Amino acid sequence: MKEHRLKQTRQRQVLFDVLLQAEGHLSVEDVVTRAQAELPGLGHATVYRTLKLFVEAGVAHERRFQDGQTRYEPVEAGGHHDHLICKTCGHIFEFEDDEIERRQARVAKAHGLRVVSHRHDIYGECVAPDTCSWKKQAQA
Amino acid sequence: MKEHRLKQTRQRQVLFDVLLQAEGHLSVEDVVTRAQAELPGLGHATVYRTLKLFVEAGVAHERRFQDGQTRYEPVEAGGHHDHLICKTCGHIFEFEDDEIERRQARVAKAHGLRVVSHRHDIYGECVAPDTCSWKKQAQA
DNA sequence: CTTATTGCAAACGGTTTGCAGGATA
DNA sequence: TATCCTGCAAACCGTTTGCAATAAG
Repeated sequence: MKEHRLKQTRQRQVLFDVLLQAEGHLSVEDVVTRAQAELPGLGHATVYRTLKLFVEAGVAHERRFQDGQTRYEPVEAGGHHDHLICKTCGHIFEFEDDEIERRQARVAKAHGLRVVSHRHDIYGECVAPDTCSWKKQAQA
Repeated sequence: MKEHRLKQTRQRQVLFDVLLQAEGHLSVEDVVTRAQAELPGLGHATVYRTLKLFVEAGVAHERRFQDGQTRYEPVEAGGHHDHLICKTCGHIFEFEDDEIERRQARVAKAHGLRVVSHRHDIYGECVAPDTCSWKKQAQA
């Protein structure tokens, strides 16, 4: 995993564990908080630097939703997916739709481009308020 | 147009004109620069505040792509569209695809949500470098 | 021992806010 | 005149960077 010429350090181990154990979509502050529980004194700079390393190394993805914070999630199995964010409770669902992917490629082609990446976030509201107990669950 | 209890001022007129005259997708700095050509001394704060007012008033949309800058575009006719950004030259195309819209609604429904809004940005590269003279044109 | 990594604090860039002066209705 | 708006500068917030101390190989 660290054939990328990186030294193995305690902070990197902890940060990697935090990233994997969470269900993904952690903000940097989330990561700092959780990692400091295990390793007090860990600095923000280290977290920012390490998270970027993880992205370069291909083990994490960087996501930016509408709240001005950068979030990270482990790459893991399952591969690509997009996001469906509930504005009522804040829960983030993941989805995948091959037809949408295909149509994206078509749109790009029509403009003389080849798709490099994309971001597709759907924002919604819970139809039934009961369905929306995610927030509490997510925190727990 | 200003039945929103707003006073009509020179700076607001200028800012509105700048927004309309451009092909959209202007960063705040773009707006400041263009507006100051017409009204030197215009402050950044005013631009930020006014642009937000425009959004509230429903005459402008706020867009955030991957470069950490907020961009604005006039609402105008034509309605909703998504974006296709060329990483080679920076040009921003607009597109619309009903099938994609339909599928989004379906995805949301499957999770018990109703779509409120969405963001769909495709990033691509020019297939033919020649096609990619947009940058120069856009600046001119 | 050499090189990479860490933590701190200062720097940063975009955006927001407090406030006194100025323009609008 | 009463109120809203503006410009300035300082505050903010998330993120980045310089640097000396520290740990990994």
